[in-house]
Amino acid sequence: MRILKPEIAKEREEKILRMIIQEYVQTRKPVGSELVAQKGLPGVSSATIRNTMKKLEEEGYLHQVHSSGGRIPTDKAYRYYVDYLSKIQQIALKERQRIEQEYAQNNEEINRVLVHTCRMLSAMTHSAGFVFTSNVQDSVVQRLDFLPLGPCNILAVLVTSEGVVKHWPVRVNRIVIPTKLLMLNAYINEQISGLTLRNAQRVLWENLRHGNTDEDGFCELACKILKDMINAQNYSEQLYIEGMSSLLDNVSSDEYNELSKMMRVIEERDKFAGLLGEKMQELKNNKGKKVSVSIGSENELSELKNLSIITSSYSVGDRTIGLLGIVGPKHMEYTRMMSLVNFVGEMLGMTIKNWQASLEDHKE
Amino acid sequence: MRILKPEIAKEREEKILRMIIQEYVQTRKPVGSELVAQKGLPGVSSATIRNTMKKLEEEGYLHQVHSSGGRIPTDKAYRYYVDYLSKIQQIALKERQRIEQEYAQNNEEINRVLVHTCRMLSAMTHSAGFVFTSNVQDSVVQRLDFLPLGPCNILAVLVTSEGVVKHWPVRVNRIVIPTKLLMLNAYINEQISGLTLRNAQRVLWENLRHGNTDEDGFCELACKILKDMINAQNYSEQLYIEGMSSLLDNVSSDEYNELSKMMRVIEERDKFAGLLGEKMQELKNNKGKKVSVSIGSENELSELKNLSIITSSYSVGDRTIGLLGIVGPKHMEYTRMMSLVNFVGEMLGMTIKNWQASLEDHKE
DNA sequence: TTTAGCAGTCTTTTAAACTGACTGCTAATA
DNA sequence: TATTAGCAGTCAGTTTAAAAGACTGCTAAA
Repeated sequence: MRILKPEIAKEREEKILRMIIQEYVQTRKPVGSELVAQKGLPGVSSATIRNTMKKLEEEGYLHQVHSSGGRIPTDKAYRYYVDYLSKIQQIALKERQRIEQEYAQNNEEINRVLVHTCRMLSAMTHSAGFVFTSNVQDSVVQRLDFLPLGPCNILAVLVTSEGVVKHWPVRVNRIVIPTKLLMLNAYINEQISGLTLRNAQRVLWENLRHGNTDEDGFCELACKILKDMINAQNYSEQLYIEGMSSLLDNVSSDEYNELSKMMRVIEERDKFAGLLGEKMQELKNNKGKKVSVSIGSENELSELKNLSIITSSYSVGDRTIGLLGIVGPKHMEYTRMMSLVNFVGEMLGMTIKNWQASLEDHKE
Repeated sequence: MRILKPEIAKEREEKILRMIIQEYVQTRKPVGSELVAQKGLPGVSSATIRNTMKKLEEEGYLHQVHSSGGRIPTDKAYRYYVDYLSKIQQIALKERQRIEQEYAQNNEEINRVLVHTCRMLSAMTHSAGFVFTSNVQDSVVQRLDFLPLGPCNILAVLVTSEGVVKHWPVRVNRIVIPTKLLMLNAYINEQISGLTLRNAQRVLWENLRHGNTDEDGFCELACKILKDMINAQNYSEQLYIEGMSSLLDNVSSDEYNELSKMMRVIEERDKFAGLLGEKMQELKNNKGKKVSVSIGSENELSELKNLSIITSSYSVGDRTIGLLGIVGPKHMEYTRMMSLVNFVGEMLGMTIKNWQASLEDHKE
């Protein structure tokens, strides 16, 4: 259902635009009128196509690299293609099977599953693959323990209900007595299991303020540590990314200069993870939408203006718990990529759900 | 002290070879006889230099890209340079200060220190920077805890005496009772603290065989988990690497084809980590040596034949606990890089030592 | 041994001519 | 009015030839 359909009205124009994009994605060479006439519209003369192509260029959908060359799609054209011209496509059976197989060895650690997900995404799309997990403060606590490392040192270990394990060393300004720490652990897990980390901190603080007496200063200590943990979090630690070297494949030699910048900004993580953080917020707010596409200059990072990002959220039940996707060349097969990323998202969600179930499970 | 000094005997030949290497490293252009005569040997005519250069080429130290071009050093030349021609160089004061400053914020988590070390190495050398930690089974246990995750699920958390934290989820075929697990933790840490993981497993097994009775099956459980942990370890998890995009800088266009392969093999980790594993063994066996250089085809991975690797071991006391270094273009400033990598290795060792001390520390 | 000098080799640069792939326009056509 | 055929014009890419530039190798003399 096309809600809004700007400017391009006529069917033939759309057909021509679609053809040019598909042809360009395959060949990566500017597309000329003759080719379109032959391959896509046998009854129509190339002159007609030329007229249309000129109009499309004036409207900003096509670009001519030089006056006698064919035309290539602009970012606007890709956007139009993704929004209106691409038919929803079933993921190919072979790919589907490969993905399902990849998730079949079920009893892997979730951290490793995330890395494998990146690798698989990368391998299947010849792009870089990534997974972006929610911020720990929004994660539901599966288990939180404080381990004694030294007289004044504690290691906080958090397992989220999504299976991600995080740890922070904490230095406290009192001497830690191991047996008391054990009691603290018991107390905490009783109090906050099932809450998000943020809420856990709130609950403990409430307890502290007008709750029971805080005999050994347990509650206060726990509060402080939780606060530290929340503050220490930063975006880039939520990001897994693999397969960056794929970006080097299929790159024409004039793009090499840009490439170094692109890879650097992704590798440095901070900016890129920030971008994904915002995207996750968007997808959470817009419940209906799952897959998102950012084409070239639509990306807020100017370094990524020659790349496109395809993202899907993944969830357990109705809780969106992360993002995954690919970063690749603008001239990618958008429809295939979108359905693929979407499917992987579903599989990852299911895998995490299974992991949760296996925790409850009593049998071998 | 030159132990062995093959083939090239005369001083002038060495001087010429050294000049050519240094010049080529700076300009990355083939070096001609005239330039050497002018810059390096004002009293000598270019014809003489030519004769010498021809001889050096016949001996395999120089290579002519084409008959009328200047000459470039071969891998053999770099090797000779590193072994005999490069004077040990003090690291520049500025660089030294920068590195010291980087390690000044002392109370960071070790995992993060390792990542920062990679980044710094990369930034200062325009190469990729890496750290390779010892295998956990050879690491001394600082603390090992089993946390209850579910009826049949345990999370094993290991802190090594080098400050590295590792965790494994373990599924056991019995129902886990949290309070018993606590007792197990206490028992284990009492028994194995200060041992390597491998030895810890052995000790527990000995205890099990002809030691005290194993009332609740604690010891057996612990043994099994330790065994799993040791087996699950693989090389690539010991490797931290950052700054791969630096390899794209300063690369001439004809090298781009190779580049993709190089980056892929490093990114995939397994093979590269294997290489480093062997190198660590070498350095451990050869106590006197700390810094190691592998030039181009000396690397066992054919994909890396256009790169050089500079490695230094780092240690606490007399225990070598890891490797760090850089991967960069063959035409690098070997002497500067070697002293820099060496110094960073020393700083990292000190930092870990300080961390250990801070654990013992009672004061704020 | 060393050197000056020159011939020879091969890349790089420059320029000109040519080719091929398109487009834009115009005038005719349906 | 929409379409078309046909042709002139544009410009990147390729080819070719010529010239310049950067070295080397060799030889004969110092």
